Amino acid sequence: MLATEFKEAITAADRVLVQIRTAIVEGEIPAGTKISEPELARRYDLSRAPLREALARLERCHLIERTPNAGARVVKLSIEGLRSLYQLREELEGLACRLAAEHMTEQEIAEVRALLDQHLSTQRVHEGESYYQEAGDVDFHYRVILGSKNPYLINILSDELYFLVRMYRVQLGMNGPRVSRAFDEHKAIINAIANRDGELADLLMRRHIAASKRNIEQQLLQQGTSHG
Amino acid sequence: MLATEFKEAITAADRVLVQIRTAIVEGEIPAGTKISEPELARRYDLSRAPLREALARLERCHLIERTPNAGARVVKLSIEGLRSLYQLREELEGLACRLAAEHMTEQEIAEVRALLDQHLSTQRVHEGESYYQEAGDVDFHYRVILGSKNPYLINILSDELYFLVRMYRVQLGMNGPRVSRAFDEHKAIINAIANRDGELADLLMRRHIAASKRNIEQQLLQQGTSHG
DNA sequence: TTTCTAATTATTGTCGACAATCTGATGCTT
DNA sequence: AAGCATCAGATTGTCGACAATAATTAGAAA
Repeated sequence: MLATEFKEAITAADRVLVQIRTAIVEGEIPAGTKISEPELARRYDLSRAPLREALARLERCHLIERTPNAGARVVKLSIEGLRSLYQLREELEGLACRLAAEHMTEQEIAEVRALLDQHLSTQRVHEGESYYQEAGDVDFHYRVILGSKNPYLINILSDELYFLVRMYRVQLGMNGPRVSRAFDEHKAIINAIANRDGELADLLMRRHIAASKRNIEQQLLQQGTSHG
Repeated sequence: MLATEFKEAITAADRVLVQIRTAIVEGEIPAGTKISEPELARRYDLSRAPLREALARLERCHLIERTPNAGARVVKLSIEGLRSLYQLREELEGLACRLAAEHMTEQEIAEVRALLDQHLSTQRVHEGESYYQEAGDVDFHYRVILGSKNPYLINILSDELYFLVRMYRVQLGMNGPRVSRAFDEHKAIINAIANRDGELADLLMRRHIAASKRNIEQQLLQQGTSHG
């Protein structure tokens, strides 16, 4: 389901899912938009059957909300939604850290460290460009989540919750000093995992996520007050 | 999605979803069975379109596993699966308790207490009958989950994870002294919530779930050794 | 006999059309 | 004029058939 995941047989529903999902996450289809099945079918040049399959999966990631016989709408971003989402994310990624400290192999840890160094150099080159930070952060968290080795946890975080997380981050932006700080926080977390100190990794991850939440929350508040 | 939930428009896909889901949870369709779309369509007397909608939702609750172009199988119960599932359940229901202690109204708490008393008397009448215990337990946990007031948490627990939990419980059984002890544990949890002691409610819930896990684990081990 | 190949069969994925339901506008009643 | 009922339009839900892919079996070669 994720970009890095290998899929044996790619079906039309899979393709259109990725396209629509990206369009929603990146705001190309704005939040709150009414989804019209015939319109999307024309737009992506396929029948309604695979489209509906894709919509079902989008509902699963909370990117759209469907009501029977009435249609679907793209989810709206809100402060309450952000808080509920990040409340859960703190808890689940905290758990992922404790499990990762227990289950990750030395090689997996080394790979994450190499990844961080690579991201750091990439970040230096593309100073201030948020896309790389976004992709790098997602990748780091994804590795730790996989390291938990708990299939249900992996599924919930990376297949269900993370696209919504990305939607908040992409549309409300990583900005300011957080971009550079995140690297240090990532380093500290992987160090704790390498030391098999699950408690510490848990704590650091919760703080890392809480800081990210405050950042987005502030953006939402500013946007809300300036418009309303 | 749950039985107690009110749904404005009931569609054919909804109906067949409930039917198949119940059949899987209760073991009428055995674990590991290959799902044949044409066969199920004949059996439940509808076309494949709403059936596939139902299958997509069953995949979401981890009751079936699909591989593209190859079909779907009913999930197999295993010790590793049970541990992964309950690991997550402990964490999420622990969180639900902390949030419930914060957000549940006095009236909601009173309703849960009334529910427990009602279940106790029902239990006395139907001594040893596991169905009522099953339903009562699910109902109690469901109330606490709702009390968290976190829509994502509610969705994950009650719409995605709980049918699989019920599948383990129904097929591997609540038995022995746990049936009567569970009531006391429920009482203690709701008392902690009533006292707004989220930490304690969290701890008690984790123990309650861990005890339930040990119970099922033992059944799985016995079954595994006797058959293999 | 075993193994690889190839055709057959069955299953899943996709399509276009029809039926049921909801939304919005129009006209009537009070 | 306000509110409600009714009707037209559009949208979702469902159906049966076709196309594409995978599983299976038969057959030939080693």
